[in-house]
Amino acid sequence: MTAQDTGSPKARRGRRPGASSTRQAVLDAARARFASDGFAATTIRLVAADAAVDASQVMQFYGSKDELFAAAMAIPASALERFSTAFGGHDEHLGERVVRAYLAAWEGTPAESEPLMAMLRGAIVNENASAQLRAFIESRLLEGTSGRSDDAALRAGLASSMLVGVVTSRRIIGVPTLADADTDELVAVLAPAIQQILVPPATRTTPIEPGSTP
Amino acid sequence: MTAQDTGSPKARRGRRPGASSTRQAVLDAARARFASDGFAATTIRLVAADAAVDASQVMQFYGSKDELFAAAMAIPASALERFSTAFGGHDEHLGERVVRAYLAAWEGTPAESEPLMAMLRGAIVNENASAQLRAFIESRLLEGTSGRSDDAALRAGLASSMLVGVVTSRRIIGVPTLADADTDELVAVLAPAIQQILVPPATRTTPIEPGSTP
DNA sequence: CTCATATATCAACACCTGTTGAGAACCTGA
DNA sequence: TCAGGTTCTCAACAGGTGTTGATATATGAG
Repeated sequence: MTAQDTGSPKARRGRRPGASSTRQAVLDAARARFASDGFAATTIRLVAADAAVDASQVMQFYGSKDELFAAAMAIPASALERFSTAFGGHDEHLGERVVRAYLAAWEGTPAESEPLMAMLRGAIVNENASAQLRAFIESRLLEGTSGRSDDAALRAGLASSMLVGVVTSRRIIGVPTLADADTDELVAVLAPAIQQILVPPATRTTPIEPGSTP
Repeated sequence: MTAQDTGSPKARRGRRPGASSTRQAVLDAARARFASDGFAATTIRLVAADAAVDASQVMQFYGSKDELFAAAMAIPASALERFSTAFGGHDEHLGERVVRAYLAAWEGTPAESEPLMAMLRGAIVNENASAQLRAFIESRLLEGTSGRSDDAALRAGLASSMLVGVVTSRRIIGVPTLADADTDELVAVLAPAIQQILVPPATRTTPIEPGSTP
């Protein structure tokens, strides 16, 4: 069973009968491979075999491995909505909403989580993925926190990178302690910390309530 | 200037005169390459060229690329001491000490930071590095927190993975907001959050001090 | 001095990679 | 029916990879 084996021992040469759904099949196979094996370990020949197609077909559709990867990393709108709604208000449940949004995005349906997973796994070895993750960490939380204190951007970036770190440890590195915990346990511990980072308790911009510290 | 160029156009064939320091030179070159380029992008031929040595020499010394990588990932005792001392007590500065320990370990002298950097960069693509990072996140903080509440392991793992996430964003992904901030800024924001994760404020085990909150 | 051993280079191996060009089979519209 | 474009397979290329065996030179022990 080598990688080149595309199923039937003698696939006919020309176009297959019926409407073509191969383009989507290739993209699906690529998303799954990139998400689970990373950019470097995913070869065009493997993706082609998964989609039961010749490798040169993948090239004809997507031009190059990088472009295929870019297509596989495209984050669906539904996943982005999760974040937009989570960062709506600045009440005392901001932390919990944000934590739940991150965990849900990486643990939801494959169609949503795989592009994020691919982005995370590819970020270290692929310049494209690195830029995308950079933008994700920088801007995702900022929509909601615009116009607050001057270090709002730093706080948003820190909270985001911390949660990405948690997700990476849990789903990619596979740290047992984190991987075995269920979502509610994680939220219980993480939410207050993230809340404190995003909405720091009374420092100087807001008036200090009397009698807090002697 | 190809990669194979080892400096002199016609290197003599046998052993070089004088005492041999090549073994260490190869290890140093490997550490630097693995730390800056990652496991996959680092080739034995590149390391050999950096050390001005033939590629087969690297194999003769370290057996395989994986074993060379393992040697490059060996974390020096001085770096480990940083963590051991940081997690000493459970006072109200635990968070700050831990945060500073993490940031310092990844920003100190190359001899200390490169193995950690190599571990981080390799963790996604190399099984060996993945296991090492797993162990690092799991056990590093536990030495100090043993015998506390039952979710101490979870809290320690979460704090560790969060800080690894911050370091990754700052030094590997290169998120501008985090990369441009200096250490004290980061500590100011992170320390209270990490403190809260490691030593949760007054739940039930420790008695609440009177008059803290009205 | 002599000889085992560690150090060093060279050439080549078998394999895998992304990518390309040619051509076959099918679909669509005129 | 018959072009024209799309989809699909085959075969091969050029380059890079980790790794190996043969061979040459220096060191160090006896």
